Amino acid sequence: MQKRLHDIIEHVSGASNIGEIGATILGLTDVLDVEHIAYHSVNGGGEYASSTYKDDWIDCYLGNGYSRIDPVVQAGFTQFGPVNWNELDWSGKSARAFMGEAQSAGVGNQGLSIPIRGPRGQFALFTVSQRDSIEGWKSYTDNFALDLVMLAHVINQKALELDTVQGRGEIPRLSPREADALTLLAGGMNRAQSADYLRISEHTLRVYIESARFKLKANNTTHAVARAICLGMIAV
Amino acid sequence: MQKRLHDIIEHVSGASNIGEIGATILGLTDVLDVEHIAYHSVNGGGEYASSTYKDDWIDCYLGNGYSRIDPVVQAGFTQFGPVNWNELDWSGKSARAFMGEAQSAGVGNQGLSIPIRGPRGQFALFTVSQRDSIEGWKSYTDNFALDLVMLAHVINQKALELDTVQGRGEIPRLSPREADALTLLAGGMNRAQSADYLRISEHTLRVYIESARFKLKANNTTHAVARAICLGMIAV
DNA sequence: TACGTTCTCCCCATTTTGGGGGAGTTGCGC
DNA sequence: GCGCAACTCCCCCAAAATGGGGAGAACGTA
Repeated sequence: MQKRLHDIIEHVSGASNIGEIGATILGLTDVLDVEHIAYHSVNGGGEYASSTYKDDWIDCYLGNGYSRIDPVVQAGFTQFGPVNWNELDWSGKSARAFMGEAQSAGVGNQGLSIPIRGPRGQFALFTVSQRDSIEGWKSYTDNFALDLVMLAHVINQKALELDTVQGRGEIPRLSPREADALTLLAGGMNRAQSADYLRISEHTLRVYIESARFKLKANNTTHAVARAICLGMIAV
Repeated sequence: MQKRLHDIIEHVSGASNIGEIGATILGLTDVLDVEHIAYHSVNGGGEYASSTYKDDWIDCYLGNGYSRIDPVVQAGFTQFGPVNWNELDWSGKSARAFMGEAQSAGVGNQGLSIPIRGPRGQFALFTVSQRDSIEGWKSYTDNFALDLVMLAHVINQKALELDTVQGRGEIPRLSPREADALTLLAGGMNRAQSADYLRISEHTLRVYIESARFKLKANNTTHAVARAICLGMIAV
């Protein structure tokens, strides 16, 4: 697989639009020797998905907001490394029902989902799934987990690149003081405490908060802090 | 390098404490054929660093808060892929002064920094640097960028694993309504609007906000929203 | 040097949050 | 069936944040 993986990476890196990437992803089932592949990215309001699942299932999943109960998504959200489906807790009632529906829709019983995070709160899951035994799947994941991680990384890099090139630029830049102010507020201080901490008057602090709010097109402080965090402008 | 890379990955994966990883990282200069290596992770208050730089330089860097003006850090924060130092904008006065100091401290003039993001707002930079010509460095990065990405990924995964095993677990779980409330507030709505949107009374909404605040040990709404975002509990 | 951005200071009326306390229904797991 | 957690509703008042407007000094860049 090493050789073919390299070809795929070359191919993805050379893509010039998001559609090419999608097509490449869908064509990977042969190369990766799995039944299903899915790549799903959430990027501050924007969303992109491409998978070999049936449309029925996708509609059902989105329509019912299944990402809320999908243990795979939950796990991917909170862990760094790949999520092996059979290592998750499927004991909950809703989780079990969800898995049942997924099986009926043709989703494999075994799967590996790789969480990937980008700047500005971007989050993506690259998933391969298949009908397989626990042992068979274990040997597959043991062998290819690292390759899949790399592939997911490359795909996500290209997808982000094309996304930012095409779209919604205008990233505001906060001044140091503005960032300070939002950072302290995000840390739970109120205005008086923050001003005290920065050794400036509370009024001055307000000016920073207001200008930051303006730059971030935020309605209030909470909104500004949320956006600043998502845009990677302040470290909390 | 492929073979050796594999050995390193094995070695890192088998580490049982953070010190072993640090030692492994420092020992990588030979294998990766570079002068300096640094791994620096920020994880919600916690911080871990390990590098081959001189202590003087590290103290100077931290003491002066250089991460604020360091173009490498800035770039790493906002982009997904590796940051090649010589592709950055060094024209600013402070950036130029910073680079001058770094050079004097023995940091290489060429470098590649790989940003990595984990759950709960974790952010790390894995950097290799060296004194080299632009061409020489280009051929190095062209050849090994992907390997370095993978290595950074593996190191970070193990570091996070050991960190979470040893430390500060107790991850609160928000109820769906609590997450809804914080999500809307993070989106810029006030309590009245959010309650309206969720078709519940404003008072009910307050109950959710307060219980979320309690679970998150947050001082106020802004703090709760910031923490929820960093902990990956709400998607903004 | 001139321009722009950043940093710093201040009042007052209005809106939004926070604190405290109480209570009934529903749904899931054991 | 019991218990627990989540969901829903309500009042009053104190504290905090927001909006609107004005202005001078310091810094770095062009």
